[in-house]
Amino acid sequence: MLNLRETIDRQVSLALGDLLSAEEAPLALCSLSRPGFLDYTLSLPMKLARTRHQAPVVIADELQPAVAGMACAGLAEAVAPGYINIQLSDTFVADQLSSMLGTDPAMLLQKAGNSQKIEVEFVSANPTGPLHVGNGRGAALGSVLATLLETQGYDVDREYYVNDYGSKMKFFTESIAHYLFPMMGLEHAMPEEGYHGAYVSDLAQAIFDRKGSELRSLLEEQRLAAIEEDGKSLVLASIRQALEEMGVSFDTWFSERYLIENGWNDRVLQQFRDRGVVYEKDDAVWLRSTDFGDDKDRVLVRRDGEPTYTLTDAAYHFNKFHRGYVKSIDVFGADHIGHILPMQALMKSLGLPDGFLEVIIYQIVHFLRGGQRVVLSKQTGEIIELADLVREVGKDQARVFFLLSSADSELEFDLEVAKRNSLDNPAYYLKYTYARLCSVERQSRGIGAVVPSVASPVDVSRLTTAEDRELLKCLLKAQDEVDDAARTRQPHRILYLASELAKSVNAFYQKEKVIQEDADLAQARMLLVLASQRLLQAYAHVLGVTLPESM
RNA sequence: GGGCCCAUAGCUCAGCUGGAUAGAGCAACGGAUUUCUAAUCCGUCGGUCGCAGGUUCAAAUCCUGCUGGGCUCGCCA
Repeated sequence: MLNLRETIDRQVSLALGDLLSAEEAPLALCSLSRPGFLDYTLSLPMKLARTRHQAPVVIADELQPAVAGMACAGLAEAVAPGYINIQLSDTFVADQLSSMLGTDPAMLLQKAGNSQKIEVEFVSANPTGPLHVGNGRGAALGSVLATLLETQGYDVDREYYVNDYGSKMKFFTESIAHYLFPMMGLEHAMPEEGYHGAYVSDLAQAIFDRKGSELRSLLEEQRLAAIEEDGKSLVLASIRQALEEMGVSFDTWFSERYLIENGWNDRVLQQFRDRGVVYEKDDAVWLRSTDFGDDKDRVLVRRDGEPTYTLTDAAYHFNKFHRGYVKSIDVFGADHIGHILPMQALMKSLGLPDGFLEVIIYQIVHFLRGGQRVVLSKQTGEIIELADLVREVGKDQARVFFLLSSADSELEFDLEVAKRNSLDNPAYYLKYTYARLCSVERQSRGIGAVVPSVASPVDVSRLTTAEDRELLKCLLKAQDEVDDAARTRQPHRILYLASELAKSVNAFYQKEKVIQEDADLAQARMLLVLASQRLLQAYAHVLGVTLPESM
C-alpha cells in the first residue's frame, strides 16, 4: 500500500513549490483529518502566519487553489481558523482500494526496503528453567516487532541468546545433581543459590532414565558436564515448545558458550586493549566505561580469571556486528533497566556505530482473574509457566492480551477475560469481525452479485455516509500508521489499529446495507468490505494471530 | 540518593511529525432486531490530561522543577 501522507506531502510540495520559500517548504506536512473534516488536513497556513505577518485564513485562501489542483485531490477547502482540508479524489481512492484486492494480505503492508539486516533479540531467558508467564510479554512484543520491521523492508532475524555459561548454569547443574546423584547412590549438596522447583527433580529423573548407567562410569567433572548438557537441552526444548505454542519462533538460538569457546571474548578484549580503554586494578581487568557515559567502570575479567557477563555481552554484540547486522534491537523486561547505560557504553567503547544497539524495555505484567489481581506462584496454586498460560487462554488471546498496552506501561492481563468467548475480548472481536466480512463476501457471491476485483473500476463516489467515510479513512491511513509504529518500535499500535478497523467495520455494517438493489452502491460497499477483510488479515499477519472465515 | 518507566473518564488503557470538540473497552443507564451472523450497533453519563512554571499563534503531546507509584543500582547473569 502507499503511505498516503508521504504521497500527499510530495504532491503538496510540488503544487506549492513556487508559493513557499525554502524555509517554509518543510512545514507543509499533512495529517489525517478528524471526523467531519474531509480526509486530510494541512495546518500549514497557521504555521506561516507569524513569519508572513498575515492572518492564517488569508494564507489558506491563497494556497487553496494550488492544493485543489493536486492529482490526488478531489476537493480542497480553506477553512477557519486556518486549515486546508483535502478530500481525496474518487479515482485515487478507487485505485488504492482496488490495489489492495490484488495483493496477498501477508504482503499488503509491505514496503520496498533497503534489505538491511536487523536482529531482534528477545526472551533470552536463562536456560535454567521453564519460561515464566512474564516472559510472554517479551515474546509477544519481540515477535510482533520483528514482523513489523519486515513490513518496512528490513531483513529481520529473530534471535534467542542462550546464557549457557557462568555461575547460574553451574548452580543449575548442581541443583540437578543434588537430585540425580542419590539415584546412583551418591550425594551432591544443593548449592546456596540453587534451583528448587519441582522441574529440577523431574529433570534429574529424566536424565537418569536416559543415561544413568553411563553417568556412573564418568568422573565427577565429566558427570557434571554431561548433566549440564542434558539439562540445558531438555530445558531449551521446553522453552522452544512453549514459544511455539504461542506462535513464536526464532531463526537463531545463540549460545553464550559458543562465544567463549570460539575466542570471541579474547577477540573483544583485544579490541578493548587496542582502543586503550582498559586498565588493571585489584588483579582484575577493568573497562574505563565512564569515558563513554557509564556511571561506573566495569570489570571485564575477574580476579579469578573468569570473564564477566559484561565482557561476554560485549563479545556478543561485537559478534552481531560482525555477522553483518546494522542494528540489534534487544527486548528486555524492566528488571534489566539498569543494563542499558552500561551496554550503550560498551557499544561506544568498542567503536560500534551510534544506534547499533537499541534496547526496548517492557514494564511488568499483573495478572487478574475476574478483575482481582492474582499472585502467580506455586503457593497460590496459580499457573506460573508460560506454557500453562497459553494453554489456558489460547495462543491468539495470549498474544493479543500481551499487546494491550504500550511496552512502557505496566500491563494488566485478565485471564478470565482472555479466555472468554465474548466481544469484550479484543482477540475474539477481531475474529468475529473477520468472519462477518467473509460472510458478506460469501453471501454476495452466492446471489451472483458482481464482486469488485483488481481490474474492475468501482464508483467510490457513492460512499458518502459518515460510516462509509470513517471506514474508508481506516483503510487509507493503514500504511502511514504501520510505518509510524515500526519507526517508533511500538508493536502494540498494530493491535489498536486492528481493533479500530474492526470497530469501523461493525459500525459500517450495522448502518449500511452492503448487498442491495442499487448495484453500483452495492459494489462500492463491497469494495470496502473486501479491502477491510484484506487489511484485517494483514494486521493479523503482523500480530501473528489467526482469523477464521466463519464462526 | 542516582538512573529509567508511569501518572489522561469510576476501572484498564490508547492518544508519537505540537493543531479544530481529548478517545476506546469495561462498568452504569436508555434505545435499535421478521439480521448481508443483534456473537452487533447507536445514544447518555463520566475528564482542572498528577501539581507548578516555561516555550509557542496553538501543549495531554516539547522543556524545567516538584509530588506519588513501579523497576533498578554485584568482580551475579
